Amino acid sequence: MFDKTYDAAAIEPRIRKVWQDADAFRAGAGAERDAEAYSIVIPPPNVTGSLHMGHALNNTLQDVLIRFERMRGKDVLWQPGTDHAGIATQMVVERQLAEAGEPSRREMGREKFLERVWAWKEQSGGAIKGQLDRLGASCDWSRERFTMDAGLSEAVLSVFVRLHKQGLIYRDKRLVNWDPKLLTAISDLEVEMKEVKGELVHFRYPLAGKTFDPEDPSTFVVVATTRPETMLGDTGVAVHPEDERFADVVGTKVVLPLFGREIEIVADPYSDPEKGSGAVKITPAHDFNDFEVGKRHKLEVINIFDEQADVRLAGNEAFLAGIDQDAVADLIKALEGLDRFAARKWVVAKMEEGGYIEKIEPHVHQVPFGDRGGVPIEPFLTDQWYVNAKRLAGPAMDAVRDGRTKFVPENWAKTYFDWMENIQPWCVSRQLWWGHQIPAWYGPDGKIFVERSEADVRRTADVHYGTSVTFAEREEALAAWEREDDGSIVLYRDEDVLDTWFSSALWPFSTLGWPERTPELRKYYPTSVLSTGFDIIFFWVARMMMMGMHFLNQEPFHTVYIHALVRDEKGAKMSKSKGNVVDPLELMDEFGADALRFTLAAMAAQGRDVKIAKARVQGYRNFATKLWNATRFADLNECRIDPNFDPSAVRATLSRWIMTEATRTGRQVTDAIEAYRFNDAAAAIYRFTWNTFCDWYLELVKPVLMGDDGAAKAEARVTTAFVIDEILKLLHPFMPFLTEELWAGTAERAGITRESLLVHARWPKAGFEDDDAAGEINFIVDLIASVRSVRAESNVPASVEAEIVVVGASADEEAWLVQHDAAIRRLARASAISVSDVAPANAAQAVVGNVVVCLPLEGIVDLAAERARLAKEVARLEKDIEKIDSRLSNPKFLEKAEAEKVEEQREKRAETEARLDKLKAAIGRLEPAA
RNA sequence: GGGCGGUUAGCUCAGCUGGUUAGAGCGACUGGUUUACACCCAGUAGGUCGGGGGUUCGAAUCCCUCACCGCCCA
Repeated sequence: MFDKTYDAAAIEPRIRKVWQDADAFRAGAGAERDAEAYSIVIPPPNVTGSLHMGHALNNTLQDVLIRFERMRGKDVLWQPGTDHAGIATQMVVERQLAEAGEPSRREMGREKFLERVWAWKEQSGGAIKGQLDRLGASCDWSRERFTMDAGLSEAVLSVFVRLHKQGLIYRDKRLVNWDPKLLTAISDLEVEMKEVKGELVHFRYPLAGKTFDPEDPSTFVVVATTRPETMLGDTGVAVHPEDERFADVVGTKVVLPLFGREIEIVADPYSDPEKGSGAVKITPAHDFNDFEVGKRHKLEVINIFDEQADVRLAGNEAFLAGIDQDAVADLIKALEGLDRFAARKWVVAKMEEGGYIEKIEPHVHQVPFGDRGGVPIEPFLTDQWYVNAKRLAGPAMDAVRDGRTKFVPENWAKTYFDWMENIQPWCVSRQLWWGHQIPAWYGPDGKIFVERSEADVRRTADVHYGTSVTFAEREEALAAWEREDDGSIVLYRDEDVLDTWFSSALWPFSTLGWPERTPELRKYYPTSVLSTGFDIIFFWVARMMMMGMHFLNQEPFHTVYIHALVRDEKGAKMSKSKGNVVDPLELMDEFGADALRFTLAAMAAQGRDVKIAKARVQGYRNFATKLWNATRFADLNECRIDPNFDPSAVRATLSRWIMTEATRTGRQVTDAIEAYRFNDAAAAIYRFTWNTFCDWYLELVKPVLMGDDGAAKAEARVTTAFVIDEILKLLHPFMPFLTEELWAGTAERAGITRESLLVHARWPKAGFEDDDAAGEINFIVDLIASVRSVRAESNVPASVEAEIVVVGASADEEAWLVQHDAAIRRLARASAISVSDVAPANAAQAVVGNVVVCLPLEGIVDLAAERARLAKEVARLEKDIEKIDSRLSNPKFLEKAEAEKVEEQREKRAETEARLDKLKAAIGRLEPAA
């Protein structure tokens, strides 16, 4: 027996266990023999992360695809796993250490610290898996991977070494985006530009050889800056080559106030004559643009900061060169160790004192922030490892250009190309400990060995040095080099790790066992679809494309489905700081996983953001209950599945109609999922289940089920059970728990054993269809709907059972009325239904197709309301006819429109006119208004 | 500054390649306890499809333009 309501909280865990015990999600489970492969790799969530709405959406859609294809008999793999999220995870553990008052990362050392991170990973790493499980994600958990697994780490080593040998990975000294809080380089993509209210400070730089006079502009050049403190590292002033105002001074020098360095005025097009004074200070060590200008003019590079972006001038050779050291002793004393912002204040104050500031304007500008550390990044000159992304991008772009990989929606391809065409070298080294340590070893002569292991390094290094090398930690090795111990050569390994996205880029093949040639790799690569958010196209999709093309010479997926961004009810991006985060776990608690999934799928229209509203989730929870109750009702009426049911043998029109509708719905759902139109698929199954099956079919079939025609009853029962089965299948990808439960429940009640769980049941194939059945049922449905509407609008009390007189019925229609007499009486609240040639007087009337339905309720029906209602419809129809006539009387329309469109209009006019005539006659039959 | 997207019922959204009476859910209003379901049933109201211009026999749909909103990139 079915309980009175569907209890998601109780049933979901049970179903989850059923799937688990059946090993239902294992790669290839439930597939047909020699089935085509269908695979998706999950976008790996952070190992210590927890499920947010974006995950919920993305994984619901993937699960819909996966369950759909699995039911279609394909050999399906949904490959799950997590990534190690280098910076984020390391930060979490460091914060924990700080909060617990334990030794810091550096105090405890690399090995100890990594033990702690692994411990944290073990402890919290399962959370997201459990949450995906909760959502019903049918991943093959037996194949779960982690980016720092042995196998995947092997892939990383292999890729790094091979790219290095191919010259596509190299070490370079360039300005990088440096995070002074996390003390690591980050890639361009990890930098977030934020609008900041700051100041534009206009400095006066005195011209060399002139006596500075704040009142005399000919004695100085004005430069504007948002970063006054960097003047300590200025090595030039740039003006535009065609800017005549500065033609005289190009090639001469200015003297930096406060410490007296002389720097040259150079002509460079970087300087924008429209902006500020037209002259711009150049600090090559602390600005990307300035660095380029400096290179062009061979300007010095003076770094004034340490890695924490605190001022370091004492002992700073580059800074001290060329200036009077005694004169700056006080300056150094005052500034040494100040952070960027304190130094800025100090410099501005001192410059002000000397009259070197022309003005200070409030200024809103874009400042680069590290997306993890949350502090402004500092361009910093360091040695880092780079991937030559430009070379790898070529084949990756070709794959999309040639259509071997398609973006859905396709306009995202443009975003992909825009970025790929302007791609910059990818900085892959990170000054972190948590991640894949870079397989590079340094020797005392500056030689760098890039190999997969110490053993491999030893082989080449021994030859290189002509002696047997040893390995040590960096400090030790450096000390050994210092000592210049004779004969023994000590190497140390690069301490840095790789960007997490480096390992993620290998995900579509590293998870399948690459670099081994595994059967899984052969079968499931290239994967079918990659589903992700647009914000990750650069970070991940593009890089997977590059690596996949380079190492397997085959694009990693045929389709990239870009889903929408999930926003809150008001359309704001969810963020913890705004406090508008909607927690999918809470929604699942309240409404069930199925309801959440259905909501997300129903709202996932392409090219739009998803705004999640609780009322929607609640509505779809109600939908789940609706189906539950419909099934329960069928059960109460002994509708039992018959495994030998033959749809083509069904005789009753009602049965033929509902099965036709089921077939059509199946086709709609199938087409929609194939086209990634999840909202359309969800809407189709929703509409069929609720509006067609529950509201009409079940109501119409009730008299049959409760009647005493045994044969008809038997057929209605088995048909009803069959259609419910079809609904369960079509709905399963969206609401897997509820449907699996009902699949089992209905089988049990029928005393049959299912061939398989629903998760492995075969997707409905195009089946029974009968166009003629629709005509009959639609007539009955229209008739009932009209009677209901007339009754309500004419203020017929609900308790009154009205007689129905149908005027102008054809022989067929008359037969239909008899056939469905019980249903009509029930649903239209009629006492009797008769057919007549003459309409009764003063009846409420409605036009249904070719017939007029009359409710002779003299004394009960409100004639005035009745007249008004009919008049309103007359007016509407007259307007329609007017519109059609204006088309049909337009010679251009007749001439240019397709013949069938014209014919369509003619038919419509005839229909409308016939209806109008009947309505007018109906009004005529009412007593004239008093 | 460059690019992308949005603006349709009170709210949240559909409406694909131009011809529909412009739809759904929620909300509102009216009525309902008829033997699955009040997480329900029946019915009703509510839209100059952001403004303007154009293409077309015909535009919510295609083009231009303006306004506002959002995102990405400089």
